[in-house]
Order: sequence, then C-alpha cells, then structure tokens
Amino acid sequence: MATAYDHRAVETAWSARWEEAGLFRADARSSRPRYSIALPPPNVTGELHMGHALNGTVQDACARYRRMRGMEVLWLPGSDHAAIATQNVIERQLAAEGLTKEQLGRERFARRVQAWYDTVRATIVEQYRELGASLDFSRLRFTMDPDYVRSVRTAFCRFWEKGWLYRGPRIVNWCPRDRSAISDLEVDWQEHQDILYRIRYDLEGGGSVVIATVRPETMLADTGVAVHPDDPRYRDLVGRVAILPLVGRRLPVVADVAVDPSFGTGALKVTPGHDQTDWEIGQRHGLTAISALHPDGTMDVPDLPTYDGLSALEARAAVVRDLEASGHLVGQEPYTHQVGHCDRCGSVIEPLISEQWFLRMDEMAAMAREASRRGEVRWYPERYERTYLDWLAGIRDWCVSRQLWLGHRIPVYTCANGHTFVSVEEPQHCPDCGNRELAQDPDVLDTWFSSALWPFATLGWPDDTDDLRAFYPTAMNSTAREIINLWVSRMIMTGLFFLGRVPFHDVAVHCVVQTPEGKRMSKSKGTAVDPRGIIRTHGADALRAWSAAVAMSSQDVRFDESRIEGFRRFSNKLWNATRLVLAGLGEEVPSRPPELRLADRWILSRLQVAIEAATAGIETYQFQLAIEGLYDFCWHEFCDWYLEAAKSRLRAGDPAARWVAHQVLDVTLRLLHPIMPFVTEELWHRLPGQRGFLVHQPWPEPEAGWHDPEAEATMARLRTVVEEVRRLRQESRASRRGGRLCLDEQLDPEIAGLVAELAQVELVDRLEGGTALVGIAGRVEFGHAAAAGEGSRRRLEAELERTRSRLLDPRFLERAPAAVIEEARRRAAELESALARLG
RNA sequence: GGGCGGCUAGCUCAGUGGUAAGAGUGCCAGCUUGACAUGCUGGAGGUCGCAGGUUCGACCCCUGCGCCGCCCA
Repeated sequence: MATAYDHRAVETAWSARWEEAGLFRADARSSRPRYSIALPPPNVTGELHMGHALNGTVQDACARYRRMRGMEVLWLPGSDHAAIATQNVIERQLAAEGLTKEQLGRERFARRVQAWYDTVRATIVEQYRELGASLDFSRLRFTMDPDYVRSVRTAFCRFWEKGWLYRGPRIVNWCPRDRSAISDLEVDWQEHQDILYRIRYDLEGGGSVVIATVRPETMLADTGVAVHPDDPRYRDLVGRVAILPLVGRRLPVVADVAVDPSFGTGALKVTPGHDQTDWEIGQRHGLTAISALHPDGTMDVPDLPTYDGLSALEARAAVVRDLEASGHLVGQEPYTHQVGHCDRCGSVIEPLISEQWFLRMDEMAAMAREASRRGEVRWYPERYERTYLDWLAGIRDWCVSRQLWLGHRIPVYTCANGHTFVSVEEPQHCPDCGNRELAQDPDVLDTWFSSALWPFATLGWPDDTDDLRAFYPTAMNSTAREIINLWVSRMIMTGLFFLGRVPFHDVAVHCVVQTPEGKRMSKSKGTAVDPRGIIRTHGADALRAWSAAVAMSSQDVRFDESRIEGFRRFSNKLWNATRLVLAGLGEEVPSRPPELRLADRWILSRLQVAIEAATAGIETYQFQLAIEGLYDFCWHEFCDWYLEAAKSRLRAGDPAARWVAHQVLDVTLRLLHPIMPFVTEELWHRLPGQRGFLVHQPWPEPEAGWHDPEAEATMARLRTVVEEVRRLRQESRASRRGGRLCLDEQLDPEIAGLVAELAQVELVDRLEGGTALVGIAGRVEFGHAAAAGEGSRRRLEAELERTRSRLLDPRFLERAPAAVIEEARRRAAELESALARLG
C-alpha cells in the first residue's frame, strides 16, 4: 500500500465496479423488507450544485444503511423538466443562434428540449456516480417521458371527473417576460424604493377625495373608489361618484373592510383588473374589471392613444406628468415596499386578470392535514410540520395552467360543436357528437403538478405494476425547506388522493449551503461552488462526510472548505491505520483469543458506544452524531491510543491485538460506509478473507458483553498520567524520549508498562536528586535541570477553591442529588492530595 | 404584520440542567517516532449576543430585548 491515500483512483474504480455489478438495481419481487426513496428530481437546466450533493448524501446514507440492514432498496433517480426555467435556457440558446421559438414551432421546440435533456441527463447521471450515489440508474425517469405524460394526463382527468378543475377569470401573477401566469409560491418579493403619489379625484356634485398609490398608471383601469365603512372622514362619500382624472370614467365610492384607513389617505382607488385585493373588492361591490395591460406588459388602452403601447414605467411617467399638468397630483413622497418578481427570470410581476385553470384544494388539504395528525408523516426536525400545516390551513385553489411551450399540454379538448372534454389518450373524435375537428387547450400544466406525482408516477402509476406494489409508499423524502409547500405538501396530497396512502413516512429537511460570506449561492452571480471541483480536490467521501456533519444540524450553513479538507485527511488517516493493522496481520482472519488485555477491552467497549451513536444518528436523521462520533472514535481513540498501545504487540504477532485490531477496523469500516462509501469499500477489501461488497455486509450490532466501564476508567487514568508526563517533558524542553518516572501510586504492572511505553520513560521505584519534576501522578526526571511551569498548580488551586465553596453551601448539600455531592467531595479530596504532593 | 431559526475559540460549526464547554481549520512551540508531515506531541485562545427570572446549580429551561437570516402574509 502507498503511504498516502489517493481518492481519485479509488473512487473512479469503485464507481465502475458497483455499476458493473448491478449492485443498486432493485428487485421488486424480492422477499426482503422494502425500502425506497424517490430522488427529488433535479431540473434539467444544467449541472448539479451543492444542495444536490448534500441531499444526495443524506439519501444515499439512508439507502446504504438499509441495504446493510438486509432490506431491498430502491433509490430511484430522474429529472424534472422545470418548464419555465428550462424554457428560458432553451430560448437563450436559440437567441444565440439568432432564432426564436416561434420560428421553430412547437413540435421542433419540443424535440429541441428532448435533445437538451439527453445531454443534461448524461451529466447528471455522471455527477451522481461521482458522488457515490447508489441510485438504480436502470429506472431513470424524466417528467416528460411518455409513461410519465400518461400519469400526468390521468391525474388531470381524475381531478376533472371529481369536479375539482375549473376555469375562470382571476387575478394571477403574470410574468410579462415569460408571458405566463406563475403561482404565488413562485413570486420572489424584493424591497423597492418607489414614490407614493397622492392624487385628487373630483366628485360629481362638488368636492373631492384624495387617494394614494405607487402605481398611478393602473388608474387607467380604475372602476371604483373604496373607503373603510367605519372611517368617519369619508362616511359621507359612500354612494357618491368620483370622476377619474385623465379618463373621465365615473367611479362609484364604496365601503369595504379591506381598506386600511391608516394607509395613505385612507381612500383606495379600486383597480380590479390589476390588483388582488381590488379584484376581491370589485367582486363584492359589482365593479367591472378592466385590463389595461397586454400580456407583454405594455399598456392596452386603445381609447387613450397617449398611453397605449407604452411600457408600464413609461406610462407611469406620462400619467404623473399629465396629472401634474391638470392639477390632480397633490403630493408625492418616497416609499419603500415589497414588489413581486418572477423567481425564474426576475421580471416584475404584474397582477393581471386572465382565464386560468384552477384545482380545488380544500378536500385534499384536509386529507393531508389529517394524515399528519395521525402521525403518518413525521418531520425531521419536527418544527417543519408547522410550516406544512399552516400552509394547508390557509390554502387557496391552485392555478395549474401556464402559458408556456414547454410542459404537459392540458388534456382538455373542444370539438367544433363546442363540446368540451378531457382524455388521457390523444382523442380522435368528440365523445359527445363524434366530431373529428378537435382543438386542445393551448396551456400547459404547472411543473409542480407533474412533480407532485413523482413518488408514484415513477413507479408506473396508474398501472398496477410490481414496482408500485413493492415500493410505494416510499420511506423518506429529503429536501430543503423552501420547497416544503411547493412540492412536499403537494406530493402528500396527491399520494393520499390517488393511492390512499402518504407517499413517504419521513420528511427530512436539510440545511441550505450558503457562500462563505453567508449569502445565497447563485450560479448567475458566480458564487456557487461546483461539487465536482470539491470532489476532485478532496474526494467524494470528504464532501459527503462534511455534508453529513452539517445537513441536519442547523437550517443554514456556510460553505467551509477547511472542514472538507479535514475529512480528506480523515480518509488518509483511515488508510494508514489500515496499513498499520494489515502489516501486523497474516493472510488469515484472526481468530478470537482466549484473553484480552486492558487496551483491548477498552477499545472494544468504546466501539460499542460508536456503534450505538452511528446507528441512532442515521435512524433519527442526525447524521452529525454518526459522522462526528465515528471520526472521534477512529482518530482519537482507535488511532491515538489503541493502536499506539497495541503497536508493539501487533508487530510481535500477539493474537489478542491482531484479533481486536482487525475486529475494530472491520466494524468501523462498516459503520462509516453509508457516509463514506469509497474509502471504506477500498480498505475493507484489503482486509483478509473478504468476499462481496461492503454494502451487502451486515450492519454491526452492539454487544452488551463488550461494555467495560472498569477498562474505560482505568484507561482514562492511564491517559491522564501519560499526558502529564508529556506536558512536563515539553515544559522542561527535554528530548522527545528518555527520562525516569517514579509513580506515587502502585499501578498494575500491565498499566505501568503501557505508561512507560506511551510516555517514553523508564519506570523506577525511587527517584532522588534535585532535578526531578513533580506532577500529580508522581515525580519525573529528564536528566537535566529545568523549570517546570506553575500552570498546573494554579489550575488545580482554582478548581479546588470552586469545589470547596460549593461544598460549603448548605443549600447545595441539602438539595443536590447525593451522587453529585459525593462526586464533588471525591474531586476535592483528589485535588487536595495532588496539591499536597506538589508541595 | 405573523411564524421559524441562528448568535459558543480568529474562522466554520458541534454540544450538555451537575461546576474541567468540544471538533475541524488557523495560530505558537517542539518532533525526518518502524502507519500516516494529508502526520505526531505539547500549548495559547471562550464574560457560550444582552438584560432579567426559575433552580442548590443555567451556555442549556422561561420572559424581554438586540442583531443576522429564512418562511408566510
């Protein structure tokens, strides 16, 4: 074995061997207990980022752990067409070629998307392989696959039959750049510095009312004025009629509780065509809704040629100018408020009235809440259940239509005779009248509509497939919190509705990786870290170990390469520990010796603790407990103390040391495998007598008989003595080895021998002369005069002082548990005698 | 406006109602040690955001406040 671990060669080789062996191909007919996960499908917009790597680590650790537990595991990969995002990518590519999607036409555009997907898919698969993800690539899915399209159309038709789909005019979030509606959840709110204008609307029959607005251009579509019914300032106005400046339209003044009397002047211009609240007010008071915008965001006011065709911002300037000229503008002041942006393209969202498809959500939301109450879905960390329940409680019908070219066409058809119907398959004629002249709805479905079916559509639903029977419901879903409502909640709703069972039992919400400065990583700003670069320099295992250490511990984490590097060194440490053990081992697997020494019993006892921590950590999605426990055990217990203590015995072929070293290494590699699959697989195969792959080896069980509190206590004492001698040696600037130690207490010869070996001193019964240094364990002499520091004495004195004062407090003696008091007494006595020996 | 999270070593983060608060990295000093310089040994470095409270005892539990961030409206 080389003296240093080279992750590159090892990781590439094992990826290929696992794949060749078909190790991760799930068997739906297996008799083992099933465990399945549907990988949250990455968008086909490009390469994977740190979030995918982190999420992949979480899921892979779960998947590998369950394989070692003897379960039949399916971890199903795939990707999502992400309509708006991908359409933007493709349109940019077309633009670079001087083309538009209109020139291409819908069919060729769709083929172009498929070609793009084929390219991206290869990259995504390759990246997950590099990460070591044990995905079943034979089941790779895409949300635009023909089978998946059928699932989506089936789902739509079933909702239709249920009567839950309807089409109607609504104010939607309109993205003028994408020329599509987007859902509330896709709106990104940002703070804007704008101007709040005060505008005077004259009243018929004299008088006037002043309204306030940040969007004066929308007044062209005003159809009313509203005030709060309890507002004494305006009580007399209700029922009168205002005249819209610049336009002359007559606006009824209405009273509505939605008006906030404290905002602006307390009088609201009502524009039902361009504001959600205004729309609702308009509905209540029978005000007409006028649309003054084209889908591209330009003004649509043919009767007002001054403004027609201008952009919203141009129109705002023009309206303000004209209001000023006509004397209707009575004030303006700076104003900061939240403005909605399209989270895909960044354009300012225009609330716009349009005809959209909506899906009724009330019944499904009730089912989803109920499932959570019954404990069918458990959240890790628990607090996220509230995020989910709160959203369900306030749920609104879901706008599922999008005006895009990319996506699932809505399977609603209208025949030449005006009959409307839905169809899973491409229909040939109208079921009502047989007419063959059919027109399909031009809209596509929201991408999340298809993603909501992911856990079962990927398994073949609506067909009753082996996969669906074997692997639904899945076991867990892990995601970032930002898509709990967007995706997780909707999967739960559709799973319950279509299959009557939740799609997964556990939801693990992992942290979000930020830049080292604590900002959101962004590809466009160049602040994103490419996981492939990290894998190349530090190894997938190191990236995974770090991911496991941070994934579930907090809600955000700053990217920190130094910690990843620490785990790279850990791989190297494992490599070298294995080298040392192997050098002491023969070709055969060591057999269990009749007797064990202190260090042997100690490390086996510590190993039980490590097994328990690793198991509990993975079972409860607290991966940090697993990886940190194992790191500490391997490095600071096994390597630093056990191997150092057992080295000479190992070299001499001692059967106990051989057996224990082999045992501990074998178990440790198994425990680490779910998180660090490559280095563990490589090292495990170098152990004597191994067959098969590590992922199919049984997960270690703790053995109660190996717990040994006495060995742990003795070893702790031994470590204290050794560290004391080392400290004194360093303080006196003595050479690295040599010197004589006379212990105050009689130690067991075996322990004393270990002290001598680890502290590099000779043990003597008597020590005379003026050059000896005094420690709490005894006296040590390094062969020359030197000054020992006073540091340890001061530490001891300070602690003794604190402990004594506690013991002098009657309320402490009265109320504290006996064991705590006893421990304090013991400690005080210990400190006193140590200080006495120091003189 | 409502909700949630964070504030612990220079930096990135763990952590527990019991009085000796840890890791990685960085820093200082010393080591070509028969696995490893991707290492070994020793060390420095913390009023655990602030103010109250509960408790024999609080970094931990409670209340309020501050700052940073996220979600929802």
